Amino acid sequence: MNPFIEYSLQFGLLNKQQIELIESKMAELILQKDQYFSQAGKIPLQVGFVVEGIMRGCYYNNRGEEITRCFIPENNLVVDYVNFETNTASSEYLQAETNCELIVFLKKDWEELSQTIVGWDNIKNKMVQKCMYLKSRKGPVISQDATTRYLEFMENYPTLVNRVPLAHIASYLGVTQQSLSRIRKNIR
Amino acid sequence: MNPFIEYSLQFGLLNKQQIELIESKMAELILQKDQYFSQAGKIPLQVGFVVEGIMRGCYYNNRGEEITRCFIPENNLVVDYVNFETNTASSEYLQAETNCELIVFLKKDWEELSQTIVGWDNIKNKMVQKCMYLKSRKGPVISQDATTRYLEFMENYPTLVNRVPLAHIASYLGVTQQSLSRIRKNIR
DNA sequence: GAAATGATTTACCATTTGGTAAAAAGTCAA
DNA sequence: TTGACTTTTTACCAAATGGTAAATCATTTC
Repeated sequence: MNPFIEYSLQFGLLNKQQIELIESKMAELILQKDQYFSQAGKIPLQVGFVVEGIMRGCYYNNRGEEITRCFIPENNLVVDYVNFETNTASSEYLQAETNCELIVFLKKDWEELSQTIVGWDNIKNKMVQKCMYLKSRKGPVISQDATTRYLEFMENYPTLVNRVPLAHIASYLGVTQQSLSRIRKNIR
Repeated sequence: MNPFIEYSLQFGLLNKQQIELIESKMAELILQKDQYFSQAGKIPLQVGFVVEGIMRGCYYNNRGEEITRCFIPENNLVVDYVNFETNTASSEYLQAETNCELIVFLKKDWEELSQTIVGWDNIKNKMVQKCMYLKSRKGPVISQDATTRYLEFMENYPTLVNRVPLAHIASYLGVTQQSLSRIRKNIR
């Protein structure tokens, strides 16, 4: 079964006809490593779903340093949803951390589905809420030291450690990459 | 006009009859300082809206320290929404930081409104999304030093600084209260 | 394989923050 | 006002982290 449909069914029921309608609106998008899905300063036009690969949200702070705000692994929505919905410019980049395969919906189609499929609005909102919830809860906890944050990162995202560069994990955890390297050494 | 209705109208239109229906379901809840609105380990049964006062979300980490995760000032929803919706136990406490006046809805009424008012579901979801969005974006940024985090806290919540205890701000910012006291001194 | 490039580790020292303890300031009730 | 209590500030030293620089390791390209 289509991985996005499978994901949707966690949040509510869909019959065969509805599934076919959803499938008719989706498109596949292949992103090479480092390509952007959406960019800071631009209005996001699509909702994405990660089928394969890792996406990353990042921005530049006022010192020009690139900060990773989140990692988005397989089977998750990837979109700046509030900006998508309100037609406002994003404040961050969504970038392919590895080569990625996405399923995408254009804004028009995404909204049309709510009108044509009874109950889709409900499923859709639960998906979006789950996506936001994970972001606010699974992020690094500021009140812990860097070693603890790194250990928790590895617990939460065990499959990521070897697939993303140290510097990205470091900025995500709020330490320099030198410090993170030292922390790794101490753990071994 | 009722402050919750006023807030709702930011997200969509409601006619007089619909407003009266919503108003008929709401109740006022007065919380004294330090009283809980919902507790870790318990299933949240109500959605709240802060009319007056400051609410606070907090939890206890594995060393038994109380950590403030967010402050919720006036004109905001206060609820562990995902747990509320999925009937699961919260992982944190929602507590009155000052004496508070809330408007609350029981779960049954909150859900019933979606069925009786066309478009309420849409307004409701936008409110919840905004609430989650603020939480994930207005929190302290881990990749900045404690002084910067404190300065940004004061920018984001200028009205809070003198209304909440230092220790709560400190745990929110991820520093000890001694460090925060030192930071305050250096800023003056 | 060699060179070039990028990523990670190490080293050094300065700075920030934590932990413990105590002093000072503020709050409240009798 | 006093005394009990809580909150905030200060001090001291230890530990963690940052900044700069260089060395090592890994990957790509020719």
